[in-house]
Amino acid sequence: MPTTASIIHSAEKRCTEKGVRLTERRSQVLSSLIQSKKALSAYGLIDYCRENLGQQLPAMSVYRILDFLEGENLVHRLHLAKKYVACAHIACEHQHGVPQFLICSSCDAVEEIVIQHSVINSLKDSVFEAGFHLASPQLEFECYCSDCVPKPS
Amino acid sequence: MPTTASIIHSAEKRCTEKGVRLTERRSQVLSSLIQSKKALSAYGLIDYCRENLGQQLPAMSVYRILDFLEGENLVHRLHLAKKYVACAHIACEHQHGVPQFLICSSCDAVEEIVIQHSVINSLKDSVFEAGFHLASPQLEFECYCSDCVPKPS
DNA sequence: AACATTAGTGATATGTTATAACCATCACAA
DNA sequence: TTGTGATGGTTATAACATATCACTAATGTT
Repeated sequence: MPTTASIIHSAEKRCTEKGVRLTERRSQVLSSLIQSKKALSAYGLIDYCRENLGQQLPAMSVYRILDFLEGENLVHRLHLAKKYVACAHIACEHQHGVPQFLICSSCDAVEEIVIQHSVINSLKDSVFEAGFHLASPQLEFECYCSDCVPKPS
Repeated sequence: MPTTASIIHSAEKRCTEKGVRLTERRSQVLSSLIQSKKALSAYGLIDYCRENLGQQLPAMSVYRILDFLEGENLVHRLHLAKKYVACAHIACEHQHGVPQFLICSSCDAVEEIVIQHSVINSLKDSVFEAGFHLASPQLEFECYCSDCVPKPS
């Protein structure tokens, strides 16, 4: 389990190699998302930074920074939950396959799972037959976690 | 291809049988969603009703009515697209299996497809192994439609 | 070093989606 | 007919997100 600092270090390295900058602000935002250990909304992230870094970040900046970090594959944006999570593989050298996200509709818990390639491929085929293409191999599923009882009828 | 009127008639029948009321307002909203022939956001629906029925509906009412219609399975709420579509099977006597929705991230086109049971079941298994349960068998996938070129790198 | 160029950030305003709270009214049953 | 619950109107506000413009910091020339 790498430390936040080491993850940030990896992120910096990756950015430098790509010729983009992981600025102070961006680093703060990414650190916060890593340390929070869970998905945060943009405004939740602002609160987290204020409480833990004493940094009052404008919403605009946070959204811009999240865009940047997402573009660099350092964070994932969960559209369904309207939250953002730090990529779990920043410090890994090798790609670990594409993650899928399970999001509890009740408590917003987020779980990152890997689904068999064959299943994903069948899915892709169905989508392709309809003349569509998956926008991203990163899928999101609305779920209930074990703590939040299955949907009442 | 049934007419809007006949679909509304079916909907009324179904509501009556269940002892709930498809009121004037609810009927207007449902008709609009059927006639628009595509997914609309709540506010888009308000605009549609104003332009086509001369009815200025408060946002609050539309959301309430959409909740009702969704509860009666007369409309589907597309969480990813933040839009609502009329159920394509209101006038059908038999259930046609659970629909999945493909939503173009670029132009918001919505396509309703059926995915093989075996694929869905494999998916469910993966989710179950992670200790989660799919909130709904109705899945939504972010896609690009054939008109909107696949994501530029 | 001086300058231009671009990337990054701040500040302000606004847009979009959704819910809360409260009240008026209508339909229906007792 | 009177009460009760369902329905819908009104207003306010929350939560999430983007547009625009201006200022500043970093970078690369010459």
